[in-house]
Amino acid sequence: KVQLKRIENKINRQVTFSKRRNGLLKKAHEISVLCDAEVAVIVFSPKGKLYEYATDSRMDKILERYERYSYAEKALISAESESEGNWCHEYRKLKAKIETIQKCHKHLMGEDLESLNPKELQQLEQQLESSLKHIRSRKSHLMAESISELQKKERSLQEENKALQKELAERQKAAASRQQQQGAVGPADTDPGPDKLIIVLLHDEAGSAGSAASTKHMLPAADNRRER
Amino acid sequence: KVQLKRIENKINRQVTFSKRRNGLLKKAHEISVLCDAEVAVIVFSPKGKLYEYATDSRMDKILERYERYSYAEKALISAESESEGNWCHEYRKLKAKIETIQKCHKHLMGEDLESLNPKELQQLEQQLESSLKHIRSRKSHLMAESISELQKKERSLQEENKALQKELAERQKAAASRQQQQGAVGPADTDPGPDKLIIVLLHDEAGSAGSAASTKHMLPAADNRRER
DNA sequence: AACTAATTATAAG
DNA sequence: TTTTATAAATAGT
Repeated sequence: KVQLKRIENKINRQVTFSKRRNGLLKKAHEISVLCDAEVAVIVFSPKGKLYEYATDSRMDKILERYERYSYAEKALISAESESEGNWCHEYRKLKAKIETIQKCHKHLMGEDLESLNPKELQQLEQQLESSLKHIRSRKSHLMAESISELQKKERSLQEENKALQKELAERQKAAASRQQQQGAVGPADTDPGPDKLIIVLLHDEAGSAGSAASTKHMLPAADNRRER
Repeated sequence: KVQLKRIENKINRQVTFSKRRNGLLKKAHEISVLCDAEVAVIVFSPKGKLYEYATDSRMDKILERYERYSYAEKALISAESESEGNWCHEYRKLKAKIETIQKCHKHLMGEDLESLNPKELQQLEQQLESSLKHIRSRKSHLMAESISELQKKERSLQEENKALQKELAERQKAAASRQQQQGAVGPADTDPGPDKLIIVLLHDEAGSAGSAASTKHMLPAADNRRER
């Protein structure tokens, strides 16, 4: 008789597997037909190859039935579908919420007003007036901020201008007196003044351009201070 | 030898099922041990009872391996998880949408204005002004409607009043002349006039009360015409 | 893959 | 359920 233990000889094992596998599948088929039973047999060879038998070749059906039957699996499946149900429920709730908000949104946009009764219209009007008040207050605040900033800038630029004019005047005076003393040579290469003057003037130009623009259109200028 | 067809005799079938079932499970176990194979056998008796064998009693493991192996099942599973992913994705999208709308909603309510730049504030203000225009137009329309309806009612009531006053005057005249002719008896029980008059006056009272109220507070009166 | 002997499964009682 | 005669499966060749 056969010992119920792994056949060590590879070849034997392979041959025996082949023979017994056929036997097993055949017997599965026989009991299925003879006794009107649903049978599924799954065999993985040591090398990982799959052999299978299923009554009516409907493995999926039998496995489904098995999983329905199996207790643990059943619980798992029900838990799964339950959480799915919850999820679905959450989804519906979200959709409902969106619809509510969107309707309200429309009203705030002055649309779909036919669905409101006079009292609601009145409340809506008051709400919008209050909103406008807040918005205008915020706008004023931003504009005031913007204006005071620009004024500050203007002042600093004016001071810078004065200083520059003063320095310019001094240099012109100095140059004039030097010209009188030494004739028309020299001052151009040794004097670093003009270089510095040019740089500062470029600064100034950029600054006053911004200022001019914002004086005309207050909001776009302030807008520049934010990204997006 | 056995005929490969359903055993008609119930008892025989049941017995054969029992024997062959044991044989099948035993052989499944044998090939599993001898040949180092993974084997799963699932048998449903004609009565629906489950019998099973699985190498190492790890049916779940083998079925999982089977489903990984099986092409159709694999495709099905991937499709399933894909649709689940889509669902999850849809859910996220909805949530994002809600947040966007809620933010917008806040702005329309005059809240959370710090997050807006001046240009956006300006647009919001214009939007709200436009909304207010629509709302006031709608309100005017409702009020005008309400007024004209009330005026109609007023006219009809005035006409009714006139008619009643006229009738009253006639009856008083008739009563007076009868009193002169017949003395102070009779007219009280035979004349149905006073009853009818009282009923009509009750009607009139209710109508004029509503009219007076709506002249002072237009909206609540109009509101009465809607439910909710 | 085919055969045979030995083993095992099982139908029938 | 157990027995047994027979059929079937299978290990060894």
